[in-house]
Amino acid sequence: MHFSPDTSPLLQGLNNEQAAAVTLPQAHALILAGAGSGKTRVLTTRIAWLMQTGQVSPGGILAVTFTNKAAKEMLTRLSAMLPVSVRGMWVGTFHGLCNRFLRAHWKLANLPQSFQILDTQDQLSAIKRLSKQFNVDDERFPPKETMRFIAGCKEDGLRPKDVVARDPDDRKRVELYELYEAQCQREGVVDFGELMLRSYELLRDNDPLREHYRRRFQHILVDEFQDTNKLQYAWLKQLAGPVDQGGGAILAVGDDDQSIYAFRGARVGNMADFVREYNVMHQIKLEQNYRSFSNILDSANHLISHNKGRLGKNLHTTQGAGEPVRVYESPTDFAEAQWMVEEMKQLLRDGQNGDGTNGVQHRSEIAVLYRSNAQSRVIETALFNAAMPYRVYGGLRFFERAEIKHALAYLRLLENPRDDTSFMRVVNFPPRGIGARSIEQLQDASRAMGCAMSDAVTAVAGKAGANLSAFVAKIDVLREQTQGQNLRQIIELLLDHSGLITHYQAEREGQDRIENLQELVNAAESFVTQEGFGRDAVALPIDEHGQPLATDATAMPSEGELTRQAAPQTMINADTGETLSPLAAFLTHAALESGDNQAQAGQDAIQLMTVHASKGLEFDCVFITGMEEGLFPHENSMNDFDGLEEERRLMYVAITRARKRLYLSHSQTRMLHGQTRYNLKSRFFEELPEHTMKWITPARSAFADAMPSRRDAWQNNNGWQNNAWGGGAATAVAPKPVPQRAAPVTSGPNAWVRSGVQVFHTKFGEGAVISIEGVGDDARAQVNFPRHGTKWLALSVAKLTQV
DNA sequence: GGGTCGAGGCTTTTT
DNA sequence: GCCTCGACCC
Repeated sequence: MHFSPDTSPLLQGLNNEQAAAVTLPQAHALILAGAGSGKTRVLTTRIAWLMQTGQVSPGGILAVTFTNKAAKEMLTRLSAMLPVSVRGMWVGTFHGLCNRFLRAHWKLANLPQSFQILDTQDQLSAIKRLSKQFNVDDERFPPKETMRFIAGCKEDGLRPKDVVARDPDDRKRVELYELYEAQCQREGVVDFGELMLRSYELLRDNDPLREHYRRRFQHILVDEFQDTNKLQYAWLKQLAGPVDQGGGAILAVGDDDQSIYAFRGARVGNMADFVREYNVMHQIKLEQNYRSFSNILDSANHLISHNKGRLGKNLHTTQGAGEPVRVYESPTDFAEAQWMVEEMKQLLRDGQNGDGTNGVQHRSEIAVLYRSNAQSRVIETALFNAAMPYRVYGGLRFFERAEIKHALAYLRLLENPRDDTSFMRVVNFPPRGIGARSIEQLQDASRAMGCAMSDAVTAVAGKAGANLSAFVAKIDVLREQTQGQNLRQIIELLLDHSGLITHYQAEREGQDRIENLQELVNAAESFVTQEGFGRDAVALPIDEHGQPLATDATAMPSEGELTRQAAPQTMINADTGETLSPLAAFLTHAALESGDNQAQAGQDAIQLMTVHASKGLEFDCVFITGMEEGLFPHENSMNDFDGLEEERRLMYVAITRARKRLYLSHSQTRMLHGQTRYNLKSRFFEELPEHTMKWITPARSAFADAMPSRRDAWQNNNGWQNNAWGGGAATAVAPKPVPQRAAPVTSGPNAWVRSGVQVFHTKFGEGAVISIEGVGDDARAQVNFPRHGTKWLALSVAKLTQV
C-alpha cells in the first residue's frame, strides 16, 4: 500500500493544527502544545507519518523525553500505529539515550565497559565519603549542598576548570568537585549529570563521531522542551548541527506555561533561544483542548494571563461551560480534609446512581493536589478514618528501598570490585564485625596504596583485617560461582549467601523487606524477558513506504513483541554489536528506572499527589487544597518575580488537570512544622475570573457531628471570630457564645489580636500588642517588637500570627 | 556493634 | 509534628 503524504489514514481525526504539525517538512520547528491539546498524539503520529511516507527509516529517528513513562507511552502508541520494529529506534529519556551512547562508545568516552550509574543516594554517600577522607568541615560544606553544586555545574555543562570561583568557599567547592570527579573515574561510576555531560563532550570533541550521528538522525523530536536544561539543549545542538549545514531537524514540543522545573535547572528560555538560534520558521500552536469544560479552561487562561513574557497561548474547547469552579473556605486544615471526604462521598454516590454529570464513577477519577508533601498527612488521616481507599504518589521507589539498594550493592561489587560506594554500603551489612575504626583504617590504606578498598584489605591488621579479608573473599567466591549463571540464579545465590534474607528474618519488621527482595528476583526475571536478551537486536528493514521487508512470518514480530522490544536499553548494542552482561544491564536498568513507588496500585483509590507529580495526568474531578499565601504560592518562592511566575504556572498545571469538576480550598489555620499557622487565602483567587467561580458556604450539618469540639466555629460565617479552638487543642470544648466586642475587635483573620497578646510578624519577629484602634479593614494594631521598636500595623495587610 | 536519644530540618523531582 | 542522622552509651 502506498500513502501519499496528506491522505494517510494516520491523519484522520486530527484538527488542522495537529495535522499541520504532523506533516511539517524536514525543518526546525516549535510546537506550542497547550495542556490537553493532544501533544503526545502529535509527536507519535509525526514519527509514524515520517516512516509510513518513507521519509525516514526507524534508525533515522531520535525522540527524547524526560521520563521513562513518557518514552514507554510513545513507543507503545507507535507500535500500535505501525507494524514496524521500534528496536533500532532511539526513543528514550535524555539519560537513557546518553547511557546507550556511552555504552556504544565507552572507550572513546574513557569509561570502563560496564560502568555503573550512581543515583542521587549513591552520589550523596560518595560525596560524604570524600568529605570525610579530606577532612572537610561538613558544617561549612554540607554534603547535600556540595552535591547540588556539582549537579548544578554539570547541568550548565561546566567542568571544575570552567567554574569561576568568586570566594574561598566557592574555590573549596570547586576543589571538592574535582576530587569527586577523580573518585568517580577511579571507581568506574558516573552520576546522572555525568551521563549527559560526557555524552555532550564526546560529541563536541570527536568530529567523525558527531558527523556520523548528525547524518544518521534526520529527525530529532523533543518532548517537554520547556523542561530542558542548558546542557540538554547543548547536547541537542550537537546532534542537530549548525543552522545552515543540513543535518537533522529538531521538532521541539513544549508549553512555556507548564514550565515548573526551574529549580532543577530547566530553562524556559531555551524555547526562545531555539527559535532565534535556528531561525525557526515553523511554529504551530495547539490550543484546542480536548480535556476540560470551559469554566475550567477560562479559569486557567485568566490566571496564567497574569504572567509576563509568555509566548502567548489561549486554550479553548468546544465543550460547554460545565460546572462552576467551587471554592471552599475552611477554619482548619482538619475541617478542610473532612469537607473534602464528604464531597467525595457525595460525588461517588451520584456516580453510582449513574449520574455522569454530577457524579464520579471511580475513586481513581478523583485527585487531591497539594503544593507540598507535608500537606498530605491530614488528608490521609481523614480518608483513612472514612475508610476511603487512597493512594499517595511519591515517596520511595522500588529500586530506592534500603534492602534493594543493599542487594544491588552486592551485585555491583560482583560486576566491579572498584565500586567503593557499594563496598561501603555492604561491607558490614549484615553486620560481620567490621566497625567504623577498621573501615577508617581501610580507607587510609586504600588512599595510600592508590587502589580500591577491596584491594587494600590485607593492609589492615588484626581481627578487623581478617574480617575484611573474609568479606572480600566471600565476594570473590560469589563472583566465581555466578559465572555462567543467569540473572535469576545470580540474584538468588546472592540473597542466600550475602546473609541479607537471614538478617531480615531476624528483624521484627523484616517481612516486608524480604518480600521486596523476592520481588527483586521477579523484577530481574521480567527485565530479561522484556529486554529480549539474546535476541537479534537489529531493526527490521522496511521498504520506502515504511512497510517491513520481511516475508518470513517468524521475522515479523507480533504486536506484543513489538511492545516488549520497545524497552529503551539494549544489551546487545545494535550499533556496535558489543554485549553487556545481563547483570550489568540489569544494574543500569535499576539506576535509570527507579521503578514504581507504590505497590497497592490495584485497588480503585483516591489519588493524592503534589501538583508537580500531577503534570501530564488528568482526572474527572480535582481538588486543589491549601490555597493559601505561603503555601501556594509557597513562601520560598513568592518574594521574587521568577519564583512567583513559576508558582502561577504550577497553579495553571493544577487547574488544567481537571476534566469536569474543580474544587479549590483554603484553610484559615493550618498545622505546619508543629505550629498552627494563620494563613491568608492565596492571591491566586484574585487572579481567577469571577464568572467561573462559586464560593461555597460551609454546610453546618456534616461537621457538627464529626467535630463536636469545634462546633462553635460553625455558628455563623464569622464563626472564625470565636477563638475557642484557636489554640488548636484537640480536647472537647463546650460551645461558648461568640464574644461580642470584648475588645476593639476586627473582623477577618486577625480577630484574635488584642492588647497584651504576643504576635509574630514575618519581618519583625515576635512582639507584644500594645493597643488596637479602628474596626474592620481600618483596624490597626500598635505592636512592640524587641528588635524593631514599636510599629503601627494595618491588620488587613500585615500578616500577624498568634504566638 | 547496636540501640537509644536528641537536635535540626522542613518546597517542588526525574534521571 | 515527624523524620533522619549522628553522637553517645552500654
